Amino acid sequence: MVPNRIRKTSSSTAERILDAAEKLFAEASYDGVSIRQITREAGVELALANYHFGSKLDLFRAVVRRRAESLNDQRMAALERLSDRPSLEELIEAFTGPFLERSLHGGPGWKSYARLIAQIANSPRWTHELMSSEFDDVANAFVAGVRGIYPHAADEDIYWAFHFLVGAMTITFAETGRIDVLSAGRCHSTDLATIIARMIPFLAAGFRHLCAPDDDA
Amino acid sequence: MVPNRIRKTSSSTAERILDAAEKLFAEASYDGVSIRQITREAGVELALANYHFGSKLDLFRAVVRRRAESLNDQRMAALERLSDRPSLEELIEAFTGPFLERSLHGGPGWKSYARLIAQIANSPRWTHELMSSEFDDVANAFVAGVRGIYPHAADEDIYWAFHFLVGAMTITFAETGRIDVLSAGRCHSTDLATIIARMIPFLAAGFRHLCAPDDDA
DNA sequence: GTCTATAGCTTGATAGAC
DNA sequence: GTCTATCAAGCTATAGAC
Repeated sequence: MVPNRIRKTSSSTAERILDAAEKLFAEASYDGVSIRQITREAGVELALANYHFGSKLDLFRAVVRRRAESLNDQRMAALERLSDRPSLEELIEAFTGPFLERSLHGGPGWKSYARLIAQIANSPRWTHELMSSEFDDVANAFVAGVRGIYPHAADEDIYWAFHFLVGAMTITFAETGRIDVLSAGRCHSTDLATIIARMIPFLAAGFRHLCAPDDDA
Repeated sequence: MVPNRIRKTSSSTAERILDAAEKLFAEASYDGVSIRQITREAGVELALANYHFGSKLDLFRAVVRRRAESLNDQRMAALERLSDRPSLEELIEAFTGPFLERSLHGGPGWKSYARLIAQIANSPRWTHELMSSEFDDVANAFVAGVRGIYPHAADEDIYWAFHFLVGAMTITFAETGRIDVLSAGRCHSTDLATIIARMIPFLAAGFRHLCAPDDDA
């Protein structure tokens, strides 16, 4: 006889709502999706969204927060696992790799999540409420890592280099397909693995040029 | 006696609607703004939005297209004005400078426009319809310039480097204020001039590392 | 925890007078 | 070109039966 908590064959109602909300919010952002669409996509009744999550805004917050903790735990662990004197490439890899890994192999939920984060990272409306509150701890750990490599770099140079990294990373996770069109099909937005293989050296070179007084290190 | 066309003291109704729509769309994106909010902000009657621009979607397209032509004309001219053998820095400056210049000194309309472009560039929903159709010509001219500097670089390397550039540029124009918080007030998202002074060398170093087989050029 | 029913409001769009 | 008035549809949120 199976125990109680795995008697259900599919996921719980709350998880079904989160999954549907995540998918639809990633496609059309907060105001482009109604609770009706979400519950229809989830196959549950309209009232259940409010019962489980309260207001629409609270549901949106819940979607963002659901995956943030486990993702950031892994990123923090990767940053802490680095050697005393890591290379810039290792540092950037630790910061961006776990996100990539999940977008690539974590299933459609993680892919939607990455797209959603890409949009809120470029929207003043959500940056303070959701980006900063959920992702600034890892960001500070990364900045501290850069500081460890370049003890004499100016604060501003490190922060702005980090800002460019976030821009390159988020537009990559957005998978807009623009480069596919621009390159006449030679590049593919969904081919994250080969993109990151170029992104890390590209960004490392930028950090080096901005944060290292000479071109050593 | 003044001629007819400058008899009006303020801008036309259509322009007032475009200005209001641009400002509000930049703050809350397409679905976060109603036609009622736009016409209220513009100080005109609700029905006039539909009279002048048709559907809400057509108004949104009109907002994006209004400034695209003059902006891209200037960017194309800057790219064509370059010498036979421009540096990467000159090339990136020609591509990004006119946008920066208008966001900095073109008035609040251009600032809103830059924020709006930043959001649609990271949204799969609008990329094909609005980004590609309006901005791919300049993008192709820039890519051709990089090709001129690195004749033997792989297509993919150039396109992905360009993709990272667009990500860094758009998140900069978004002015989300995240780095302000992260740096505890040492950096300011609105200080575009000093950001670009760092962005161009940062990106040039990335292009060099990715597109130049050795580290010369 | 789930369902039905509905209140109360806002939305995009238009018809018709001026 | 502008204004008033309005329609049909969709929206969030909740109350109350089961």
